Amino acid sequence: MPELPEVETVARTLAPLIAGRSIVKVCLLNPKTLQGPLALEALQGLRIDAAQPTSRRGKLLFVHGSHAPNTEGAEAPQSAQAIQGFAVHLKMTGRLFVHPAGTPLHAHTRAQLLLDDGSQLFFDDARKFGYLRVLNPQSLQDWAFLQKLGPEPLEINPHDFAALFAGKKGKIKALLLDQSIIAGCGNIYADEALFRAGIAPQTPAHHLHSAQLLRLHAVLQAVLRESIAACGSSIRDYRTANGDVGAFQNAFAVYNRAGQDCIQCGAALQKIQVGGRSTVYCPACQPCVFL
DNA sequence: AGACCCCTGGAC
DNA sequence: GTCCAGGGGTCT
Repeated sequence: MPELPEVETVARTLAPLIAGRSIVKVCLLNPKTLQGPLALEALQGLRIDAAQPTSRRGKLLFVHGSHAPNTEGAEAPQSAQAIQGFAVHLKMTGRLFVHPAGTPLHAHTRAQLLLDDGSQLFFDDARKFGYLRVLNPQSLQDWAFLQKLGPEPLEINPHDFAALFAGKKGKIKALLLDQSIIAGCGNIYADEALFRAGIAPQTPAHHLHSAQLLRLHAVLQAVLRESIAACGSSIRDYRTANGDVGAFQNAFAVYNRAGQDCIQCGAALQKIQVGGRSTVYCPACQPCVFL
């Protein structure tokens, strides 16, 4: 599901539901849903930040919190004080919901966090690809995926964005999906941005002119912003933390539209494989000028 | 760069 | 049945 706009939407919709709450109890229903060196139980007693409960980095969602400092006579373990919260990767089918007390587990609930107002944070994930990771300074430092993440596409300037791809031989679509080059772009928004930029997805990056890369920067930012404004794209599984669907799937120009007419020129949209991923583009509007 | 792998469910 | 899916890791 979730690419940058969807994760951003979940972070935003989740924040008011958990701000200032304490985690009373945790329940891990699928052991593989927890990644990293720290036990989920380390979150018990954690107070989620009131001011900034959630944030996003690439496709990762962060929930920030801290344990109350040790007072004289209190016996919170020293290690607990270093816990900073947890991260969630939703992968393809992950969902985060907050339900009232007593709500039974769903068929695909993989982890459950009980909060001090009786509400429960559910992590549901049909395919079990997603994960939670409890964070402290060590856990953050040892997290290769996080440490290797490239810059945020909505924060990088056009010049630096172009420099990420200049001289690279890989296909531009595959590079856009590489989280170590640019963080947060997935299959939907790579295809949509390349269509808007008029660039064939299989073009080797070093064949792109500077003007094309600057154009790609502008349209990628535009499509991400438009999707965030629409609360993301719900193809199958994605929901906001409130259980709502997004609306940006109604604005797709190419994704999920193979064989249909190009909205710009009317030609039939074509489906190919690029970097092992299904890719839809318009052969007329996105010509392979390098061939 | 490409081929699998991790899983489950829905479409055909 | 077979193929497909918003992701990412690990092999050759």
